[in-house]
Amino acid sequence: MHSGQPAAPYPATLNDVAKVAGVSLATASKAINGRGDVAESTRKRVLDAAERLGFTPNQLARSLLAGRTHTVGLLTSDLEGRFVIPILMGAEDAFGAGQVNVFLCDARGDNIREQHHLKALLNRRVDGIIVVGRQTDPRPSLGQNVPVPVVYAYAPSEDPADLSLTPDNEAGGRMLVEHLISCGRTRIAHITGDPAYAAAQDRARGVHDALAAAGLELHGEVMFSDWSERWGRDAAAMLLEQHPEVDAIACGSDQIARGVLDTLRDLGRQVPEDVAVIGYDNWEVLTTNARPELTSIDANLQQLGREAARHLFKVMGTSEPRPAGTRYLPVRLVIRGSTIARR
Amino acid sequence: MHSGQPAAPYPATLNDVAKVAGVSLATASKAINGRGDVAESTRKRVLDAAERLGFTPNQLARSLLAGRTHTVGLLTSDLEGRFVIPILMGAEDAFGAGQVNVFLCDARGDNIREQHHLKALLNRRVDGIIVVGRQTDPRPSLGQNVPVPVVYAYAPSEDPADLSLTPDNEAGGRMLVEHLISCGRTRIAHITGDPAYAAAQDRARGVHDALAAAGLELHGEVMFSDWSERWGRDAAAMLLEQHPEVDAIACGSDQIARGVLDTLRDLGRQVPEDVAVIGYDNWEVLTTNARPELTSIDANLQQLGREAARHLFKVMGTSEPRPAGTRYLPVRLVIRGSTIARR
DNA sequence: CTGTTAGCGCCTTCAC
DNA sequence: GTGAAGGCGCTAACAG
Repeated sequence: MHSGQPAAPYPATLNDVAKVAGVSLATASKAINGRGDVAESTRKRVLDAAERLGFTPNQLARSLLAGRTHTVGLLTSDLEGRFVIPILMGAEDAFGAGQVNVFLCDARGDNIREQHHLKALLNRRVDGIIVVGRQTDPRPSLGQNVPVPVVYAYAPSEDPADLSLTPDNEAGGRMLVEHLISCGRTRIAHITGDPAYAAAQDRARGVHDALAAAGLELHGEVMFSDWSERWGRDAAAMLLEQHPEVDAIACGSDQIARGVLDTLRDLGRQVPEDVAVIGYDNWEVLTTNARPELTSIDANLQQLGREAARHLFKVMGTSEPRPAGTRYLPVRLVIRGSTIARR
Repeated sequence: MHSGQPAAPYPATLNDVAKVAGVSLATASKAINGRGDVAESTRKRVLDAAERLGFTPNQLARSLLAGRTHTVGLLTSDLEGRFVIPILMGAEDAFGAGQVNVFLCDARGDNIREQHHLKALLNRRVDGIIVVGRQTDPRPSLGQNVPVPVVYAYAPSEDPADLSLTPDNEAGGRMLVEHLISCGRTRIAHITGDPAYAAAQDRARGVHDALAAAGLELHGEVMFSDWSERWGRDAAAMLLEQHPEVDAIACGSDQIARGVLDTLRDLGRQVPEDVAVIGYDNWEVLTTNARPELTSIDANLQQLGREAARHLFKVMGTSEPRPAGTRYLPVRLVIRGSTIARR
């Protein structure tokens, strides 16, 4: 099946508008952009003509002239990663409000492809770039001679001369324990994911610090393996065998926490009465469907994306010195039934 | 903390290169683009100069001249939707290979915002647009006087003059049942999501058709409610009370299936021995961590995104009549332990 | 108030 | 083989 006609061509140019309105190009431009002094009557004539011809200014031409495109590149290492999407949303949202459009580039974890995309973005004269990584481990910098400002989101740059925004995982780890303590728990264990991830290490450090601050000790060692539900199930079984006394389990992710909940249920332990469980990431699909619903830490990723966009927006086009260094953004506790029983 | 210097300026123009190489602008252009007849010696001189100056052609200028930007818009109704992301990935991937860059626009379900973004994309002179919806229900067309080709992905356009690509949910529904039958099951029930979704209705129709074709009948009515794990748990409990004889449950989503699995486990029914369970969407986080792992239907969304990109690519810039109508893309069965016991 | 002129950076005829 | 000139669509000085 075929539709008869190919789409209409792109609409008229400013020249056409000027001719129809019977004025010069420059006057038409001024009239449309509300600039300069133009008689009200001629302005109306121009606007009418533009309306009639369906005129829309060609941004390419504008950008070429102005040297600014109101365009940014979003260079991600991996779109699959669950953490990238909210950041993307936040950034797109913040930019959209400022009439800035976003080029999306997915390097899929490949360095060559990243370089390739970077070049393409620069050839298109983007005004700035956000680099979004999939882990919080520091990543190589794009370098200091990129001709536009760059902000690193989630995965910070290894180079302190760059500006990076990343969630404060250590604070998140502390928050896990502080909340459990405030729920009256004292015999706390920690099951988390892949020890090769900075996120796992940082959260574990936070857990230790908060325990130490309260004069407590972790029950058992930190249990590292991977970020899966399956590991959560297995780890919980091992833990309860060796440390049946635990009254709270701080998990490194919501997936792990889901597995932990399953095992506790299998073993007949009541949550939260016998054992409180807390997850991390606040992945709603997992947390709100768990039995009971899962308390968790939210990294405010959408907010992080928005912040990154705002920072970029502020320095784009200016030549002032740019802020540098890694900023650790606050995370947030979301309390549900797995730590505090519903009445 | 501040980094000392603002980034380097954008690199040299072709003019600079020409000057350094001691040739005219035109010659430099030819040399760099491998066009026209240029002496080997001068070509080398030009390329050296370009290299030295870090010259990269300004795509804006090129696009302005050529009337084509090698740029497309990806207009999504909702980035949160889990189905949009794989499509996005597929499209970005396919375009990336063709040197086309993607503008990402999220209308967040708002019509006004969609119009706004559409206008912005056209002002930037994109060569084409992909509209990605979050449900398979038909959506309003952007209209026939958009000056560039448009392809609708996932959510088809209401207007048959548009080209739409959407997964074949009816075939998916049939596939659910056919697989269960091939596993020797005959007493089949169907628990699915929100009846307001075309996806729920289409899959249910497929389920009915396949049962009828095999001379079987559904056990109980189709159970509609919402797409949650919680509903899966509740529905399964109701179902087993009224129809304890069922030996297979076809679910409308993986979330629902997860809930069903939970209830079966609570009631002491063995999966797949007593009751086989099959999900829909093949959301790996859910399917591969289920106990047992969940058989499911995969809609090949990444492939769908790639197809959409390819179609657009083919007609972009040409004026030939464009294909129209809604195409239903094949889905795929992924077998795991919830329908066939592991040996 | 309005129109003319000069580009933004690049590519493509056309003469030489 | 090379260069000069025109123009893609628009805006920012300037004159008139």
